[in-house]
Amino acid sequence: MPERASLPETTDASRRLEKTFDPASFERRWYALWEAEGRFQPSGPASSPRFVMVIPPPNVTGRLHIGHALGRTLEDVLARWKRMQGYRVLWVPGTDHAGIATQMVIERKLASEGVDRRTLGREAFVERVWAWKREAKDTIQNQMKRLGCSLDWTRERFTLDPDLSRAVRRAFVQLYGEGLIYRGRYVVNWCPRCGTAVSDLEVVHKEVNGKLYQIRYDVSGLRSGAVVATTRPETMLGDTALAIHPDDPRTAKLRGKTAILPIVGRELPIIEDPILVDRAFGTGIVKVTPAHDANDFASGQRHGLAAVVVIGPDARMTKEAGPDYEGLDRFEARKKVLERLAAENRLVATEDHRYALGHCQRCDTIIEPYLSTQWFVKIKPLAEPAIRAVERGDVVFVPESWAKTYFAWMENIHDWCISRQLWWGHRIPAFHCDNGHITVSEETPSACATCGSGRLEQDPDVLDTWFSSQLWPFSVFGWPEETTDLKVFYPTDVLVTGYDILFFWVARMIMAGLHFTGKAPFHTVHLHGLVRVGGEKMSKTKGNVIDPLEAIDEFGADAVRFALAAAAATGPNVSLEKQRLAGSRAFATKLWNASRFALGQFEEERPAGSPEGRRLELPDRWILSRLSAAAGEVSRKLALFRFDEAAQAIYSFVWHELCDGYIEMVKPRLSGSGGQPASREAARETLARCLTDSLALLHPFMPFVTEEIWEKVVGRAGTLIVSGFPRERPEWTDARAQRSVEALRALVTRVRNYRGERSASPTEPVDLTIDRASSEVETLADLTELAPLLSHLARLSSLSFEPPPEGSTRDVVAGIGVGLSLSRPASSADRSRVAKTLSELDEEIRSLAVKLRNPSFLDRAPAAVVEKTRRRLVELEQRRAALASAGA
RNA sequence: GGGAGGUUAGCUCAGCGGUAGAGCGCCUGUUUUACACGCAGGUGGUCAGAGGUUCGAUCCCUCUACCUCCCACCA
Repeated sequence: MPERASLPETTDASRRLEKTFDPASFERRWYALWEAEGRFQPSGPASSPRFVMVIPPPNVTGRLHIGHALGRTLEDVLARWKRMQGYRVLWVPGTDHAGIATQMVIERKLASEGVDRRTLGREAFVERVWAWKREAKDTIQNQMKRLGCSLDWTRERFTLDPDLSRAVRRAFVQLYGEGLIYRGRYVVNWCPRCGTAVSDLEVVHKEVNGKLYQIRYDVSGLRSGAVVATTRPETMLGDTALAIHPDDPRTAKLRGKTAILPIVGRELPIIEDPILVDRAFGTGIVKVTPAHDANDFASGQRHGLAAVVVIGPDARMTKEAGPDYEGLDRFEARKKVLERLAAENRLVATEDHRYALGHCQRCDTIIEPYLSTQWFVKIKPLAEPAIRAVERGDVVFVPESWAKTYFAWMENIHDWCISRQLWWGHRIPAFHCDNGHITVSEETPSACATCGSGRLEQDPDVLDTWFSSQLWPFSVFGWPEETTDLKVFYPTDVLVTGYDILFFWVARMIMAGLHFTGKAPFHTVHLHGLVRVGGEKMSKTKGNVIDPLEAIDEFGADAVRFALAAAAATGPNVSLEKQRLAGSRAFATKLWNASRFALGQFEEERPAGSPEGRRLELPDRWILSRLSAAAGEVSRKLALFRFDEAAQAIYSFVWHELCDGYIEMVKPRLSGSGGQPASREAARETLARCLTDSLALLHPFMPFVTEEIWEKVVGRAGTLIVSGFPRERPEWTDARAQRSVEALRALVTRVRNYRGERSASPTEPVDLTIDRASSEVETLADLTELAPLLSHLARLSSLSFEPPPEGSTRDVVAGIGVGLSLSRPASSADRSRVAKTLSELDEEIRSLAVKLRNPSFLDRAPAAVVEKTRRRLVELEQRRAALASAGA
């Protein structure tokens, strides 16, 4: 820790703080200063440990929401905490091009201008997106700056930057060469509105109320025909078989026969497929539509069935569906097919059926299983090492329970469809020649690698956004080049993100990191919850959206950060309400006012904040002991990612111990009237130390206000960010001072609530006696020393150390027998309050006595517990006796 | 259909084998010269229900009820 006393003053700032706390008046100034002085860049000797994080790059779709603010706050708390501890901290900023999401935003914008992207053309459209991106990036950057994020802006990256695009091509080419990327015709998830394939993860399953239709197909030589069940009758136009289970006696008579597809008239073989057919479901007969159902497609492959595409990429029926249906929307076609079936008396039954239907994550359109040629990543070989890395503990999840979710997904992972029929994104580095060959290459080839043809066209598709995101922890450092940054800063340390992108991003980064660099991209993943307001998801329709910038304007960035950190418990929800923000602002105000008070004491001469070597009094020793404990607590909790508990620890130290306790105790000493100059100096030094250490402990959470106050207290502008982080100090730990001062505080509280019990005003004189015989020698000695302070805080009219006089209210407080009295007799109301306390005591005494009479308890409970129970019983009995003697 | 998590003070949430906690709210008092975004005191909980393990359970186990979320190709 730097020696504050020896620091030269670099500014001539006034030592006063404005009377009103106005965060807006200094926040931007401090950010600009930190940035100008390069505080966000890694610095310090190369030998110091480093701490590296990459930001989860926000989408350039618009602006950040409060959930981003949560994640970035937690990261910044870590970054600032580590930086103050002397780490070389690097936190890399950047944004994600977010292919499908951003393209949608621009399409919507164009639509509002009455323009379709197709009329604009690919090149012009992409240019429009770039223009949007530049604006969105600035907005996002500003938001993070307002929040105070100590990101190294000199290293800002974007997933479509040339070097990151290069990394994408390298990754693709390498995987292709390894046989881990393949191209093929399969049934994929297709969004008819977006006009692209999407991955399994981008399909959101929702329960819908639908119908299950039973349709009778004619079967040659079988009068009864075959009844099949389907939720999607329109797809029957593309049926190319019926399937039965080989072991199902109900359908055995269909074996080897041929069915006739209603409406169309096509002959359908009846196949036996134990994988496709579940004997327990429906009629045991399944219509097989290889072009419009992934399972049917697989079955079709097994049995060599044709795939007839009857629904096109726009979700309208194709020519194959027949002239009656061609051009109809899939749902209109369904209606029409049902009418026709009903007319032909083939619709055997229609029943309500609830089932899960896939919807597009982006636009909520019902996803269509669609047969098309796409690119895929063969994922199992990548998943296996990633599973092992977590099993081995090379990557740790916090909270650890997420590992289970991770394993469950990874162990059942399916190949990843990575091609998207979009315009915004990384073009797939595959080139088709006019002979139908494919050349995969990082650079645009001049000739086909197979036939040498010079007529090549690049594949029109782009890659799934997450294909580039998965490379982020190393592509930002220049991979595949072996850059210095890559060597120095990779692998990173901690990744902080919401659990909602565990599969989309975190799992894929682990896979990619291991595969391409041989190292896990980080050793710890902290998954935080999602922000809820009043237990509800934020949504514009509910009107409970908290916009981070608005919140910062209203409460100050520090309050927003503190509230977020304090709310970040371990659960899946982070509950945030306006009142919490207000509470955090109140805390910042409290700190501000306490600092104003302290600075008022420092006017003539700035204390060095070095209480060491002074003759410290009990309250000084108490608060330093508490300060040390708080410092230890904050670091311990941060190390566990318990931001809420760390925030709580510093909050309660500053507010309830430093402000409510210590400052009130030392006011008389500081005012000059109440003490010797040496005593005053001890108090000033202690107060200065508590204040500066509190500022430092709080800085990761509230960087702006702490820096603002620090400048006034310490006299150096903008240096708190790089000052030391307070440590636990065993030499300050003082159990005796803690015991004695806490006894003092308990006595003060007892006197105050005695006034309440007796309906006395806060100024009504109270006499307090402390029974010498009741107390430990040490505490008694300390209380004797603290007597003037006790009288002052409790506003006693007299304090004496003797047995309580007749007629006083007796009690035992912190093990000390006391007598309390007012100059007037107790009323009956007063007495009934005592009676209530007595009956509560009796209750507890009885239960403890029962416990202590139980031989099993005495036998089996640990001796310490038994002893503790005994002591507790004695205490209660003393207290009861004391109260009863007065109540009588 | 699998899996995970939850049910603790009026609200939002911590705690998790040995006397129930915080913030906010509420009540009472209070312009004590840092702060009314304050100070002081107080009210408020059969820790979802039922069993079990234990000397002892809010905390561990089982079941039940209700709620959340994730995963899933049952036509």
